[in-house]
Amino acid sequence: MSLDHILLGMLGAPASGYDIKRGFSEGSRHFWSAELSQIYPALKKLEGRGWLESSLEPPARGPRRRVYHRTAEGRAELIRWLTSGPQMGTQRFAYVAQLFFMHELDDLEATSDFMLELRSRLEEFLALLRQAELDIAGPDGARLDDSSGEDFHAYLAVRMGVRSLRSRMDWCDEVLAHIERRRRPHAVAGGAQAQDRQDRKERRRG
Amino acid sequence: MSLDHILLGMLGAPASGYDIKRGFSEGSRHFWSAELSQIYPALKKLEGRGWLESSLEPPARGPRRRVYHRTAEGRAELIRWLTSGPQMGTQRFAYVAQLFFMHELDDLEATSDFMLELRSRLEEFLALLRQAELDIAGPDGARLDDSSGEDFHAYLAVRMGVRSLRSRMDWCDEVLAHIERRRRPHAVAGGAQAQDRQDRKERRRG
DNA sequence: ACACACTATATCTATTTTGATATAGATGGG
DNA sequence: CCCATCTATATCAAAATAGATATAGTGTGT
Repeated sequence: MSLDHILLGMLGAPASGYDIKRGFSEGSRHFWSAELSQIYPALKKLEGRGWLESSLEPPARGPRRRVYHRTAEGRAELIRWLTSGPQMGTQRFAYVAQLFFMHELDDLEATSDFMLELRSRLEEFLALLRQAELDIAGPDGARLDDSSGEDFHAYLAVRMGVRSLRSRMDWCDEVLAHIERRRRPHAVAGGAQAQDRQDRKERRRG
Repeated sequence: MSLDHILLGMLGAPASGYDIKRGFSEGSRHFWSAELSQIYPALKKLEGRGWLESSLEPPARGPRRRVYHRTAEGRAELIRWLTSGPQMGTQRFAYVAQLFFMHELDDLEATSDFMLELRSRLEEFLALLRQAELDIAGPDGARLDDSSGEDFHAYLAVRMGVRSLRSRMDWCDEVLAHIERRRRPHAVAGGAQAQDRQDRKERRRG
């Protein structure tokens, strides 16, 4: 299971289940997330296997916290996972399935509206990731060269999110252009063909 | 649940559970997939709700087939789903998590090897998708203008896969370049960009 | 004083998904 | 003829995930 190893990774520094959940909401939402109801039992299980140990911290300002830290065996298990080659899991994109079946509506305007809404949702998320990118590497990646190995790798991971979201937004634009073209099949050569060429051209941005 | 609606979508034409599984392996693996052990009970459940009906086909050449077809209510439910706005599910990319935690290895060469392997896995999958793209739209999308609404939407969906995989491969290249840079921080003839960052980073000594 | 939000842990159920296994007819190669 | 492979359906157990709820301390605003 990946979650187990991700928890081991998150516990490079001691943390509670709640801390880890907060970590998912912030820095790593674009590649993984889990609910507290999954995290707490998982931590317990990892402790049972000897990969984690926990202690009840006195409540400084708040309720008592059970803080977990990684054992040497836990770290060894994490490293085993990291060196086991890339884990390619199943991808599920419900909204692509929706588009795939949307010919049933027989209404390209509905499809177009759908893509516009999708695009704006993706844009929202991209803004969050760009902020995370900025926080780690500073403007123009200026702080990157002097960053720790941890920040460096965090930056590389956030870059995946940024690129991925941008490519999905580009895809939305391409789909919208295709729809436009199909809705006006007898448009004059200039507009439609120019648009078509632009679609095929691969765009490269940051 | 999305799988229910995806099955309703797949049953635009009558099909057996096995047919649907084959459909996942081929055309739509990049956005959804499911095992037979999930498909068969799901079909049964949908029949119980009146969204599907089934009949046992006489075995023409092979074992008996239970063929499902969508009812009017099933189609209505599919359309309800299609018009409910884009369903944004949680994304999980275990290999990004692996990269994120890979600073623990403290070995950029290991990270580099990891990215190279990931890249070649992605490339493999991209080849499959490009073939699917070619099958639908022909070379240069020539067949696209005269395609059915069904083929048109299938093309749009496969474009998402192609773009997505390309952007992930570009990301691999970016990561590899960042690693290269970090491993040789004092390189002189590294090109304009490298020189630029080098200047920003430290003053000339002598 | 009271409501509300936030921190924090925990548990329960239900759903979703995976993996393994059983059965059996049909087809093609050696 | 036997064996492997493909087609086809089905079920079981296990694991992963989501969603809801219970409990409680603590700080903030009204």
